Amino acid sequence: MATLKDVAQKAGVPILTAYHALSDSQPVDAPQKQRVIEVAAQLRYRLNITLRDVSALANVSVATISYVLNNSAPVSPQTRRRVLDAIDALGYRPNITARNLKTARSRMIGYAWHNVYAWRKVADGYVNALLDHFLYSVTLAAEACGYRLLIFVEPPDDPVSAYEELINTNRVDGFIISGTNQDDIRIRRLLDLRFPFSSFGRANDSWDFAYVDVDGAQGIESATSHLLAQGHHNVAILGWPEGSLSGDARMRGYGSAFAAAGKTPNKAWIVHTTNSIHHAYEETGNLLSMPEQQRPSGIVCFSDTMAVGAMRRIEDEGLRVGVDVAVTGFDDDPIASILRPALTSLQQPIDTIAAQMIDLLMAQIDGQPLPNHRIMLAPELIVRDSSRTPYRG
Amino acid sequence: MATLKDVAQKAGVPILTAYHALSDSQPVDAPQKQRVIEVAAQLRYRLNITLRDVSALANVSVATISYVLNNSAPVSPQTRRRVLDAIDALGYRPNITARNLKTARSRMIGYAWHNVYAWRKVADGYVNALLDHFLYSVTLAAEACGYRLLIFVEPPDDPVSAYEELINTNRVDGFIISGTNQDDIRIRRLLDLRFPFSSFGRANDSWDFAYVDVDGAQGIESATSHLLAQGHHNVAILGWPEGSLSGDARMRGYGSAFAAAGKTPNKAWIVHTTNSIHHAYEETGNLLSMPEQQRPSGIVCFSDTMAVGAMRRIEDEGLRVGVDVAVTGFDDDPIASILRPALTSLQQPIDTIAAQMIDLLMAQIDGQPLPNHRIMLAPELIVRDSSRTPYRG
DNA sequence: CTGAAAGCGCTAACAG
DNA sequence: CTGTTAGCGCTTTCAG
Repeated sequence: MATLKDVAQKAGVPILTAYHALSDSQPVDAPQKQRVIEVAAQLRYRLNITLRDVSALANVSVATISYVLNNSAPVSPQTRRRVLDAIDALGYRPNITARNLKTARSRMIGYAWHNVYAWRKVADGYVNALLDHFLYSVTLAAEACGYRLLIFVEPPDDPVSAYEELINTNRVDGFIISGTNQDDIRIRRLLDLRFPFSSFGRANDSWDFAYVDVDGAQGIESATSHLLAQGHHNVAILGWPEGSLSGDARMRGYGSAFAAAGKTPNKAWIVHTTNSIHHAYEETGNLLSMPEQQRPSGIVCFSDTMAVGAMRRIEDEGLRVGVDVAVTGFDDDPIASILRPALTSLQQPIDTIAAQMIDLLMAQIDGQPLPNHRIMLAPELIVRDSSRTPYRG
Repeated sequence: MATLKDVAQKAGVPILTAYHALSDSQPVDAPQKQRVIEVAAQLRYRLNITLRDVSALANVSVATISYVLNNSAPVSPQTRRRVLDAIDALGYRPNITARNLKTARSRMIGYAWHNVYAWRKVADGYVNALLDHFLYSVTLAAEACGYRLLIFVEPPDDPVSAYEELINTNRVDGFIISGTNQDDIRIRRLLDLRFPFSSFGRANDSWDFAYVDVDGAQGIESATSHLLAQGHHNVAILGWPEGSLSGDARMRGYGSAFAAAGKTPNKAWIVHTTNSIHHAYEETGNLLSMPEQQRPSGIVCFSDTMAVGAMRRIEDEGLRVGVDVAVTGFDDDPIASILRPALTSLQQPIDTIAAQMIDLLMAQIDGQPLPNHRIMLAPELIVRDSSRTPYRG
């Protein structure tokens, strides 16, 4: 394949002129332009600026250009200037694919986008704009490090295969994982393969890997304490089935809030159910049908989804949310501020989570040691009308 | 760099044995394994199966392997079998980066993820899980064609630069665009560069490019007709500011529904405002304060977001949504079915949209002609409680 | 039908 | 400090 220099020489014009003629980026004397275009056609040359063209124009070797570009070797100021000018004049952009092949890096981070159908079906009205925001923050944090995100779908029956495929074909340098569970097979596999990743959420505590998580215990404790401080004596909790890491931690937060207030919760106030509007609705019905002395006037929920179900049931029972029964959620989904009354919720610091996860991932990709790779962040309680009014029962 | 074959020869074992010893994929006689590992260390060999290893094991040239992999040349059944077996035995996966460099393709599609902060601020309570679902569907459709999605962020001040960067560095073969506007500068630029893309939504009608759009006129017409058929005489519409392509089309649908019913709408029922809960709330207040003869008993909205504002105002005025005043939305956001009463809305066929967009994009990338590249799809009216009851005013 | 060989555009020893 | 050069792993003519 001919180079830009070949074309320029054969047409008897400077390299830059040939470039302008071919790229239309600057006006060129008509007959010259004509000649350049003819020569290019003859040599079957298609304009495509590479290192070699820059090196020809700047009269330095390709290595020097690479050094300037990557700061990988000292270059004299004059040479650097000349290189930079040539790059600018030709509008050169390095071919990432070639660089990746050489460096055996892809500068890509894999992230599995959730299956919309799956959660629509499983959770009948599951609400979660969190991942939406999370994706944005992770993308931004990754771009700041020169990485981009590759989105893929995890086949529900075999989530690991997609990860292996991406690794084996050198598509990505690392993964961001979310929606973890106790014995997460994705984490298990990546750990076995010693492939870089960081996760939003913990898993099996005996595994040693990089994660960022939100302190659910602390969050639920603050929500529970908030309701107790508002004068509610009977505060119930709508949680997930026992046995999940995050669920059990959150449930402990409920206990500590009571302990701190010198109280003990009624066993019947502690509900374990599925994370769905429907189940929360049903369980709230049970709570509200308790004898008056024991009936909860406050309900702490593990998610905004559940809080929606609780609120709806409270209203259907002819009670007023925020007046007769206070409710708090978790996640601070945009829906929380849209609901009427607006829902008190625990806001997750998504931007910080994303930034920290990328930090942890970059360190692994660059082979640096990971001192603190188990990061816990505190959620912030955003108080709204669903729990703002002090209770006088 | 030494190859697997070199290691095997020097250790005096078959290639496959060397592979098993190094990969731990199958048990190997201990002393042999030891020897292989030593030789590998000595030659500084790190296990990394390439075409050459497969060719060595199958006793064919690397070209032949490439032929069977890509079906790019006829290969005898026996040879193919041998190649396939070798690939299987060594767990070979082609290095995509090398392939991309050679073929000057990246097998990546760029898609800009929306700026969460932007819409949070601009639209005070903008609701949109549509893009969430859209991303999933596009990812799936792309994967079916062997492509993956690269997500990036558009800098609000200079959205085009990110596109150019991705093109110039050969990161992507095409783009998927959403959230278009009339004279969309992204489309303008991609058109100038003759770079493959397809868009969800139209732009300047004088531009010739591939898009898939939902027929807003037809959608609004069906919603309006639905309310008229339910017995509502006074049906208002909450739309966007005039001058937008999709907005004006939708407004025409409102007119045609009235025309079809042999009626004429009151000018005061036609509202142009910003797509936000807040503004919809305000404007609904104005509508409801009209003299009784003219007061609307039905409100068609351009979005679910606006419908939320309208519903809230109706309730705040002491009226019942779905009984005193019917409301319809657009998009069928998950929130539509969560609201009480549930919101009648126009569902966009996201999966079909995504699949068609990928089809259009693939044709461009493969240089095929694009016969029908202006695709309009009809939204489906999902009737719920916000408009189900016939009106008897 | 199969193989040898020439690169794709870049990086990084190594030599000057 | 700068240049020469050997590949990264793959595809694809072009011969045989």
